[in-house]
Formats: sequence, structure tokens, C-alpha cells
Amino acid sequence: MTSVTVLQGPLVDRDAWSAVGKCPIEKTMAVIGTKSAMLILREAYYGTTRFDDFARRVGITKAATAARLAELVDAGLLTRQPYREPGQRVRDEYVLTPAGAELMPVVWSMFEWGRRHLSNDSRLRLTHLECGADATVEIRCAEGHLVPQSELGVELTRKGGAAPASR
Amino acid sequence: MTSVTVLQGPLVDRDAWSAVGKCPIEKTMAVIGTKSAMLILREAYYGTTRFDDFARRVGITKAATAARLAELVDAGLLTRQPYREPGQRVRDEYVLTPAGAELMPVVWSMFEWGRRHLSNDSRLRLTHLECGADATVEIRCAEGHLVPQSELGVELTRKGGAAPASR
DNA sequence: CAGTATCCATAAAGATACTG
DNA sequence: CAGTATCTTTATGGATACTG
Repeated sequence: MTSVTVLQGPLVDRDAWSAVGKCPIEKTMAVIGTKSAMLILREAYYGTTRFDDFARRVGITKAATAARLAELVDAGLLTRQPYREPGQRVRDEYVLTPAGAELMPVVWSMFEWGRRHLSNDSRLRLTHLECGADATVEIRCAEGHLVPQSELGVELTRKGGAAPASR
Repeated sequence: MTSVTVLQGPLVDRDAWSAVGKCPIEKTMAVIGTKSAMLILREAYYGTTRFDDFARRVGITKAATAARLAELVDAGLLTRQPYREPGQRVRDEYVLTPAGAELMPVVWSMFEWGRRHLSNDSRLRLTHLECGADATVEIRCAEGHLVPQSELGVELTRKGGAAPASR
């Protein structure tokens, strides 16, 4: 049987989200939830910083590039840094902020999943440059255990013992 | 030997993607790149399996729910499993396949990032149910090292010593 | 090189009503 | 409960032309 049921216990009062407001996943998707935003982020991880390079390598129009870059700057994932090529006017390049860099696990876990499930070629590898070993995105707890899906829980703690008020 | 294009710091022969075809990230985004698809996946991780529950908890219309569920089933992330409530006709419920469960790092790393950067409340925690410790999504190599962004490389190996043909 | 401005096509999703 | 059927709005993004 190929089906898997996850989260037997992780419970969570599912209708408590309304009290929490939009969940973090939803908020994150509002920032990087478009194809072009994700690919621009990928490019930034590859070291791309210039407008035209983003447009060409991602394969989108300049209009889309401008829109997406502006949103990512607004969201604090990229910042504009002035630079000047000799003989040229001052321009901006787009460099990752720490917050932007912290999204790497999102993009690389997509990379890994896509490579494993959607690609027939396995010529691409993530590696740890220091030791040369393969790198992977994984879920691990503070005790150092690798956490399989079935053992992953989500807790919704109520602030300082306030009344639950759940219906 | 298998020739390799590494991203130093991050970097790759950026125009080598054309030889590879669409990158795995792009392909993955084609499957789960919409807001509703991602949230439906989140719901599946919480244990939701029924049509109406998906629609209500994700907060989207039934039309969107039907479209997204069908796509996720097509893509092999969910399967339909017949079930029957006493006195009712047979219906299908949507359960995660192993491939669907393997996307957890994508969703949970969004969760973590959103909670850290976009939420003011920190009432939500990922935990390892077996030991109770906090769980996080991280990038680690086969040697067990935690891999910071600066030490993460992507290799593009060419198949079996064929001519590189790189321009 | 780094954009802006228009116009147009498609995709995603809400609202609402109806069905077995 | 589990959908289908319309209709409409908004988001996304392509094509193309123009600008400093």
C-alpha cells in the first residue's frame, strides 16, 4: 500500500487557527508564493545580483522581474546596493539579506524533492563544500534525532495560561 | 571522470541549465506553486482527509478545492481512498502518498521562516513527539555537519565522461 | 544595463447556485 | 458530505516598444 497517514497525535485544535490569524505558511506564501519569486530567490542563491541576469536566467520578462524584485525588497529578502561600473552611472544590485538567506531550506528542499520525484537525470547534487559530502535538507530535533514525519508534532500553546476559549 | 561544475560560494555555470532543462525547483513549483496547493498540503499533514474539511480549513471555495485536490492526486502526492460512513454512499478521502509526505521539509521550513520573520506570536512550535524537543528544518551533510549557506554547493555532473561541450 | 509603459493571455480563486 | 457549474475579479506574466 502506498499511502501514508501522518500526524496521528500532532493534534492541534484545527479551528484554533482563526484565533491565531493567518498561519505562517500562508504569510510566507504571500511573499514567495509565485513561480518567479521562487526562481529569483534560487538565482540569488547562485550568486546572481543584477537585474538583467535575473531576467535572463529565470526566463521571465523585465516587467515581471521588476515587479518581483520590488516585492522581495519590500519583504526584506533582498536589499538594493549601489554599485558603479567604470564609465557608467550608479545602479543598484540586489543582494540577499539574512532573512532572505534563511529561506534556503525552502528552496533547496524543493530542489531535492523535484530531483527525486520529477527528474529523470540525477546529475545535480547539493554538497557541503568543506568536506565534499552530499548535503540534504532534513528535520531534526534539538536532541539531535532525525525526525520522521510520523513523529513530528505541531503545538499551539496559549499565551500565559489564559482561558482557552475554544468552542 | 565525471566533470563537475561547482558553485563556489554559490555559483554554477549558469547557462548550463539550458542543457539540463527546467530545474527541479521549477518543476516542483509547477506542482505545489499555488497558495491553495501549499495550504492543502499543510492540511494533509495535520491529518485532514475529507473534501469539506480541506475547503473549510484552508478557507477556499469548493471549486478551488476540487481543482487543487485533483492536481495533487495527478501529481502523485495524494491518493483517493474509498471509505463509507454508515448509511452513506461510498466516497473518497484524500491521503498522503510517500511522495507527498516527503514534501514536508518544504512546508515546515516555510512555517519556520514565517513564524520567525512574519509573526509576532511565537505560540507555535514544531516538536519531536518522541522526546518533546523542538524540531527544526536544517541543511546537513552526510558527514553530519550543519551546512551554512556559504558552504553549500550545487554540482552539475555530466553523464559518464561525455564531452563537456561547455561554451 | 536597468528599467518603465502598454496591451494582452492565462491562471488562480472568490461568490453563488445547484446536485446526488 | 462531496462535489459540479457559472460568472467575475485579481494575479501572474508574456510580448513589445521606449528611455536614460
